[in-house]
Amino acid sequence: MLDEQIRLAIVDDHPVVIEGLRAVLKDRADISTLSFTTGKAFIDFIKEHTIDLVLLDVMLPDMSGIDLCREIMKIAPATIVLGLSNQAERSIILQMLHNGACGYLLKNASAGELLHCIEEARAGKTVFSNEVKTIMARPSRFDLKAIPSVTKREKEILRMIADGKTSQQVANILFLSVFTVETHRRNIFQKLQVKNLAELIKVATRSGLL
Amino acid sequence: MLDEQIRLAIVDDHPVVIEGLRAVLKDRADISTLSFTTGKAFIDFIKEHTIDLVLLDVMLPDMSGIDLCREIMKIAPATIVLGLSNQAERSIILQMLHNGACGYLLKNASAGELLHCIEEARAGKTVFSNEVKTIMARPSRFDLKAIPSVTKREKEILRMIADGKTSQQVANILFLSVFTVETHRRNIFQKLQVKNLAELIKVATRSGLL
DNA sequence: TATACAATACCGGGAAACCAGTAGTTTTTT
DNA sequence: AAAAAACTACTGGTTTCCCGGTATTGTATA
Repeated sequence: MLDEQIRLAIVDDHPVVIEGLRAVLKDRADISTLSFTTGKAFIDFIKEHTIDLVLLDVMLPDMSGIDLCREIMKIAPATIVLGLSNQAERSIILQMLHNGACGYLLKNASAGELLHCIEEARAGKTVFSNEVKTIMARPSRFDLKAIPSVTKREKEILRMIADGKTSQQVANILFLSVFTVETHRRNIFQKLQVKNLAELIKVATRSGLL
Repeated sequence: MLDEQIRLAIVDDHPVVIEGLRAVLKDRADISTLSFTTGKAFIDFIKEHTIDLVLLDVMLPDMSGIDLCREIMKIAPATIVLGLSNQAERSIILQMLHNGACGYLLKNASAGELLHCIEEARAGKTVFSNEVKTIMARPSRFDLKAIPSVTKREKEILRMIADGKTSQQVANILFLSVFTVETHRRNIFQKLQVKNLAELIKVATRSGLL
């Protein structure tokens, strides 16, 4: 049942990674590969075409892999998304999974691992490269947290807050009313379920929002 | 000139490390080795005796290697201190150096490296084990910061502040007046030269105070 | 086009933070 | 025993945070 052509996409802004992955996959006649260097480009593409499986870098130039993952699930929920990254940050991996990813691979995974994971993911399983498995094996206190879906503007303001700027200062910088900034601020606090700045910074830091 | 006996001390709470270092040094008739598992024990010792060179773990059970280093320099400024650690955190290395250390070694350094570093340090040089050198080679923005010499009580309160506790809450926990806590708070802010919580948390984090 | 969400803006009020001092007590060091 | 440093406590005042609402406008998407 899995013997048909697999349309695979790589979304990564590092040419080296793209070339490396293509090299690993080049002998597989049953896999056709496309690559994209920005999230935007990929989103535009999947609005018109179908992709079966995508290897998604978590750090793209224009958006986070987590946001992109959520976008992909909106547009094409059948797409199998595998996160791809250099470092295995537990909270990031979980966020990817919570946002629809079916697995997570480290870029240093071997060719064998990679191909194996693609097969398994195609078969509907959740897959991890070996190193990731060990990290996922030992759970930590900080997890299972809800998806903090903050908007673009909120993120912008969040960063300034984390920088120690007051609402007044943020308002001046962004040419907004203090009221507006404080409204955003309140929404951010609510979304991240924190009660003060200290918590905010810690949560935002480990959520990769900063 | 360097042919006299070297009185070397190891301060580390891991027996394995102590034994390993002793094994490396055992063939050197010109080096006599003592070991200590707590900062306190070592401080008490150097008040009465002379040590030429000390290999100092940065994580001791009773105090940080950085604080200990500063103590040593107060009591016996001629002592050559080499930091010893598993991980090479740039900010930590710099703090050790700013507090009087003459070098920094990773615990996975080879026997040859270790001996070489001891020789060089004896000769008045600043030494690093190979891995550390590469880390020090690429400077980062966040450095050269003054020594944040916060007291024990301040650290305790700092941690609670960073935990998001209000002055009132801290006061209740420590059975202090709110005024006292706020005084400490102000002193901490002044010492670390920060103007708000956000900065405080960032500075404290990268200074290893949290 | 209807509905949803984002972004904007406003009000009032209480709690907490932040600033600039002063000063007594205890502990540590010299 | 004296000096220094750390810890403690208070006064009084300004600013910012944080909470609870409400409401208009724009924009995307179903």
